[in-house]
Amino acid sequence: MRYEFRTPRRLLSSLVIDPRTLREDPEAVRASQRARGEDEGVVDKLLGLDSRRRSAIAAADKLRAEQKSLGKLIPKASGEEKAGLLATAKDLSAQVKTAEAEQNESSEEFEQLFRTLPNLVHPSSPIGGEDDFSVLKHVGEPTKLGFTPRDHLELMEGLGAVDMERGAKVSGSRFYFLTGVGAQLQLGLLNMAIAQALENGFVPMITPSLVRPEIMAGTGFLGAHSAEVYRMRDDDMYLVGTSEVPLAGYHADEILDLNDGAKRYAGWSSCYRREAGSYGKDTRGIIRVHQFDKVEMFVYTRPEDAEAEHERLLGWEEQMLAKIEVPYRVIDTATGDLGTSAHRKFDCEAWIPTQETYRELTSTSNCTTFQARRLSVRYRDENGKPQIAATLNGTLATTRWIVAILENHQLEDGSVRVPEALRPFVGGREVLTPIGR
RNA sequence: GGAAGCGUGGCAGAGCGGCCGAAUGCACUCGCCUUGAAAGCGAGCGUGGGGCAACCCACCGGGGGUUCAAAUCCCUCCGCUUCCGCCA
Repeated sequence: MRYEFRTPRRLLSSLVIDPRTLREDPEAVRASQRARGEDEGVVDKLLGLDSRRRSAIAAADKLRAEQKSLGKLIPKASGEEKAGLLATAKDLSAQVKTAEAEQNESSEEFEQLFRTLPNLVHPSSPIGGEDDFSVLKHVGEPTKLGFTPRDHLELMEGLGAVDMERGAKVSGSRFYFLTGVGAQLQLGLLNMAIAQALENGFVPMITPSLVRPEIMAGTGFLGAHSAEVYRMRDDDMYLVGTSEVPLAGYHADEILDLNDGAKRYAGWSSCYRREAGSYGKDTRGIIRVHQFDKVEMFVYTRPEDAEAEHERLLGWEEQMLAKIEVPYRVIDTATGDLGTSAHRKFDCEAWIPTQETYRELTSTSNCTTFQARRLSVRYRDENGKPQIAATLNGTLATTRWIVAILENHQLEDGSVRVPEALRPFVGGREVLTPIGR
């Protein structure tokens, strides 16, 4: 199949499904906007634009129908009759042109504003900002080391696992080289994630890191957080911040067969983030960097199954966290801290001894139909009718996990015990010891 | 980077200004036939939007243009294929 994704018209028509819920239940959209701390005035504005758009389409349809039936008469007519018909047809043609211009303009205006609308929030999501999350549970007790812990950077440097200076020399701040056992640790961790994903029925994928603008926009990353994204100006492409993006685009503009259950993918990719606006935050080590690697779970499913799938994704993340034996808590992210595309989001945060706090290791979002609608991903229901699918994603492992592993399993002499489950993936090593010893 | 060609429904593949939302084959669904199946026969079978409905409108890679009228002609962008060059 020849495939060209750039199909604004189709995208537009797929968007038209959501306006229906907007019309039928504007109050729900207003409430969600309020919960997110977003402008709820857009709802009325959208309704106005929508009705203008709809009447413009109706008017154009009517004129086009007239034009069509008149056009059928022309080849049969002759002489004076034909001349007359041609004259009317010409006049009608001009009218159609005007009507179509109005249709396009009003549709575009509507679509543009509509695209800025974030996903509806889940009714149980706690209302508020970044700090207003609710803690769903704690697993394990904060690690008690009995000596003054070294932070992950100190540990890594001791182990010869990282080279920050040369990272900065080659690429600038927030770049690094994983060296020796650091590289080994990362590969082992990600391989362990892939192994688990395979066990759980996921299809492993290695995805493109550069994507087209439509794909980036379709996943919701060009909205409020577009400053976070690297853009290739000369080629009009974007570096992805997660394989969620190419995996969401993977089935763009397709009608999926979900009769045998959800489609589950585990994407392995490097992730790129500008970290604009985080100056001075987490400047030490590899907690917040411009490039890291990640294995991400991504699921296409029916909207009615999405919430249950979200729980499953959280379960798989916890299964993975158990393997590295670190204490963590699970939080339900507050409405103001959800991404544009998320309906609900759970984060797992691991205890970091030197920071004496929990830091995010995984994040799973239920995007419901938000991304699928923008990317036109559908499935057939029992009646064979295409419906918009739901998408979800969740982290299985990232470079940052190394921080939690090292800090929680460090020994007094700066060596680090390797969690048992990870050992087969790092050449059977049980303890990592500082170099030069 | 240069040259040529191509892009039509789930797939294959006709159509190359009006009778085309689009022949035909395969696949698929339903029915008949059969002890069952295959074969055969009959019917159906793209997507989006509007309407209670009959039905109407849009879509032949995207966008624009010519024309009363475009899958069909022109421009442009994207993608694919082949050849040459270049780099691995």
